Amino acid sequence: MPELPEVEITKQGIEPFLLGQTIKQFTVRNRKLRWPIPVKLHQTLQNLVIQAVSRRGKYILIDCTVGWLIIHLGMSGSLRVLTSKEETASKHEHYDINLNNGMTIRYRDPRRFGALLWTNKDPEKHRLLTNLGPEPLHDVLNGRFLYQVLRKKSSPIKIQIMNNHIVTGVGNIYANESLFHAGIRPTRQANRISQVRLERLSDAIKKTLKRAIEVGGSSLQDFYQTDGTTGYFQQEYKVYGRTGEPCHTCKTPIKRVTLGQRSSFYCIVCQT
DNA sequence: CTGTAGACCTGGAGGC
DNA sequence: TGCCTCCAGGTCTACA
Repeated sequence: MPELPEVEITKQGIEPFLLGQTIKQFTVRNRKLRWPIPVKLHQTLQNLVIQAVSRRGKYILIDCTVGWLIIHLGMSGSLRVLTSKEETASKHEHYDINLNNGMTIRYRDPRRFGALLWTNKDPEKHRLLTNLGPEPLHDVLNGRFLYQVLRKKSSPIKIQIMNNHIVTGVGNIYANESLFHAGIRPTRQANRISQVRLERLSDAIKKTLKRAIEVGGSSLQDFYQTDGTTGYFQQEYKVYGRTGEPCHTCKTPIKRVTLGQRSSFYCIVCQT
């Protein structure tokens, strides 16, 4: 589920319910996520006031005054808002954060690749966040930046833009879609692409991510008491998952290849 | 440093 | 129905 737009929409969806609230209770039903949820976290969080909610890459950061919760949704995680904690948790709903406004933030994650961590220090300094590349929606990501950072990278461009240390938050769907919009083959060696084309790529990344956030954001009113899935899924992809189907531009069947153990899709005519 | 494969998990889809 | 294989929106870690 979560690529950057989904994470941003989740962040926006939970933020208004969290700001200024005190954590009344934290309940764990299964602490075995990617890393175990700290055993004493329920004690740590007791009575803490939430000051801010932010996002860095695909991490959601919750400022709890004396420290931060770091949330990652992994492959299948989602957060939703309940009006009370009375609703029975299902098999894959692993933790609840109960607030003094009566609301509960509940985490669901069937595959348990997600994470919930606690840090006392600046979360940007946390080992998982400190080496992240720039935010894709910031001006730092542009053709010049990509050209510089990819100079010595001979592996495929798609692998590079999915590398969080190069640029953070570009997942498999948006890597494929952005490369289509930029007319670049996912297999092309990263250091063999001109700065002009990399400029097109950075523009395409920003455009596709922004569009997805807009589409998802338009159904934000449904976030409350839903599972957080939004209109973003319904958008039509140009190449992702369209193996053998005609390219929307030239009708050539979309090709599928595997790069870095991930499915990659492109048009052999429109992308060079 | 660079690049690649494996690891962590569950569930859905499709073939036989 | 049941069993098997493959696939899935992520990314850290180990190793060549």
